[in-house]
Parts: sequence; structure tokens; C-alpha cells
Amino acid sequence: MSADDFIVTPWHVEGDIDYDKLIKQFGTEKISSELLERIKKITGEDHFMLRRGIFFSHRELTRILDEYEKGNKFFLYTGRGPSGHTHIGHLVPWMFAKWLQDKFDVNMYFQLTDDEKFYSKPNLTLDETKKFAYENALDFIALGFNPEKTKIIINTKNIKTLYPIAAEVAKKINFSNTKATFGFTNETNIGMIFYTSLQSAPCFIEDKPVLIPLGVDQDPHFRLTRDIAPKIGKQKPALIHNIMIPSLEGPGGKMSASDEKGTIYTTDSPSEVKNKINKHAFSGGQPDIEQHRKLGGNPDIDVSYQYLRIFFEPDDAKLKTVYEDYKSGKLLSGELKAILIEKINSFLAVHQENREKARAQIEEFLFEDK
RNA sequence: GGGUUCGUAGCCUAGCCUGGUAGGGCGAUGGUCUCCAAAACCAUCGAUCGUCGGUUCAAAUCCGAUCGGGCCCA
Repeated sequence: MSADDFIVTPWHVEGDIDYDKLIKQFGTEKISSELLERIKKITGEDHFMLRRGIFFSHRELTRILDEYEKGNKFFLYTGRGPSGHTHIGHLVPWMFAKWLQDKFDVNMYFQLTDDEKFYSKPNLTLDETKKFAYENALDFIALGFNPEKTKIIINTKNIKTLYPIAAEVAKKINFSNTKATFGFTNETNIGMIFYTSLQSAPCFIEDKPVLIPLGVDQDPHFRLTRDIAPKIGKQKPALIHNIMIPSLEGPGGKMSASDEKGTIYTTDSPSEVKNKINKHAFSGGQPDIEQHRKLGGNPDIDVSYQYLRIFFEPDDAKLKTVYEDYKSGKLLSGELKAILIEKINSFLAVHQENREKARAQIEEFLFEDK
């Protein structure tokens, strides 16, 4: 572990992340209050994920906005490594991307990196990652993206389109770059070594500026992409980063698709959600009810409260009430959990219905190679 | 193609030299305690020791073959 006591890489997140330090470490820019105002002015709306710092950092978002105000549209790109079912942490950047698409009326590309998960997970077969790619696509579509302006790229399926772009990128990245960025060693398979060039490819799929909303852990891929973009005569991709969504079991680390009990999947039933939250969600409460009434809870480390803040309670006034009541001891941890369970289950009821409908829509979303 | 090294529960690993059917850590599960969770403390589950064959009264342990992983060389 580094001197900073936290680790953030595309494959591993650990420790209590200090996001201000991470901004310095990664060399990104904090989303300033001026930038927030500017976005609000352009979109006419103050998105809670921006207001609350769920999206906290960016690279050259200002350039994207400059161009947009000149009348030059950009496009959006994000993705997912299909190593398992979708969980609610994945939905954060996707929902925000949906909002961006609505507000700016722009195209969206969603990349499913079935090859990369096959390379990086020893026990997954290509058939399995492909299967998860389709499952994950359903969750993405369920969020309501515009089918006219949204295309889903599956790496192994759309390689014909991706490969020529990836080749341009690959020629400009040498082994030292990837080793330094990702910590590759002699035992890393060569699929991984090449892979970052495929993840770069959608950045250049249209001849326009691109904005990528994503979890900050994925930033290193695009650091490389940004380095080489000018060398192949392209614009650097701009990024907007969200914080890591904590695992149910605690503030350290992030929600992981392979950690069953620390994770709420989009396919979980109401009783599974209830059970997982009650049985596993880390709380900021006191050891017993008397102390809790007296000393109050700590919402800042309470995972249930954090889920409300990050995702499930967009209403600031309601969130504030929960915060204050929990902090004062008026609201018990069990009661806070009940609020969250209700919120998640009513969200999932709608989502799961849309997810089923998405099965019929998937064909029109899938990218077709020319 | 040559060399070398490794293969023990979900993960990490002891034991192999000096044969007597496996021990630990993490994790998981249950309980106590909590308004929950965590922590703590109890308890439980979990391994045909990669596979096949040989030697032996007896093999994870010795021998052979084979499959799989890693590294080096070509």
C-alpha cells in the first residue's frame, strides 16, 4: 500500500480514498463551483450527482463545453467490463450519462469489454463474459437511452470496426508505457498488454470531441489515450469522474461484482435486498440504542446513508432530514436501513420491468459494423 | 523446440528431502452481543493433496507418464 493508504487502479480499489489526494495523484482537475454553475446554466438543471460531488473530478470538461457553446457537438462514451451481473454501483455513471445525453442531445457509445474480462479473470471463459455482456446491456438499455443516438459496442462482436482504430493507437503505445501505467510484469498475458488500445478505440469512432463519464479507477486507460491522441491526429478525450461506490460491508474499497453479499445486483428480489441491507450494510450507529439516542450516529461512514446520498434520494430536503435525524440519534440504524430498502426496491421494481422490455429492444441498440 | 519451476478446501499456504490417508491463515456459515451492521467471543462447514499408472503392507510424500500454469533460452 502506498504512503497515502489507499489504492485505486482499474483492477483493484482498496482503502479509505482521499479524493483530494487522488486528484493530485492522478493529475486531474477538481470540479469547481464555477464549473458547476456553468453546467447548470447550459443544461438548465442542477444534477444532484454533480451538486453532491458524486462526480468530483474531470479532465478538460471545460474544452467540451467551450466547443459546445460554439455549436460543436461532442459525443459520449462509457463502458463496462462484463465480469458478472450489473450492480447498483455500475448504474451511477450510466444514469449520469443518460442525463448528459438528454441535456446535450448527443450520441452515446457503450463498450462492453468481454475480451478484457476474459484476459484478466483466470476463471472466466469467453462464452461467459459474452453472456454477461448481453445481461449488462439490458441494464444499460433499461435506463432509457435514446435508441436513435445510442450504440452498444461488444468488443468481440464489433472488432471489425474497432481494430483499425486500435491498431493506430497500439502503434503509439510501447510496453514501458503500459507497464508504468498498469504495473504489468512478464507474467501478464499479451491480451492485457494490447487491450488498452481497444478501450481507446471508441474515443475516435466519430470525428468529434468525446466526453467519458466513468469511475475514477478507470482513468489510467484514458491517460494513455490522451497521451497518444495528438500523435494520431485526434483530439484528447475529456473525462468526468465519479467516486467509488462503497461496498455494503464498509467504506473501504468499492462494490465488486464478485463479492455476492457486499453487493446489490439489479436482478435481486425485494427480499434479497432487504436481507442484504439488514444483514450486511455497515452502519455508523452506536453499539446500543441508549448510546445511539444520546450520542447519535455517523452518517458519513454509514453505507445506507451513503447510498441514499449517491443514488437513491435525489431530494436534498429529504436527504438533509435523514442526515440530521441520524446524526442526532432520533433515527436508528434499523430505521435508516428500512428507508433505503424501500427506496432500492421501488427503484428495482421499475428497473427490472424495463430490463425485461429491453430484451426486445437490444437489437436496435447493438452497433453494426459497416 | 530446449531448460527450469509450480499444481494441497473459494483464496493464500504448511507438510514432500527422512513414506503411515493433511495442519494453519483469510474467507464462508451459524450463534452470543447489538435498534442493525462492524468489532469481540464461541461454534460449524469445507480438500477423493491436477490426472493416470507403478513401487510398497502403506504415497500428498518415492518413480514414470500425462494435463495445466509461470519464467528463461531458441
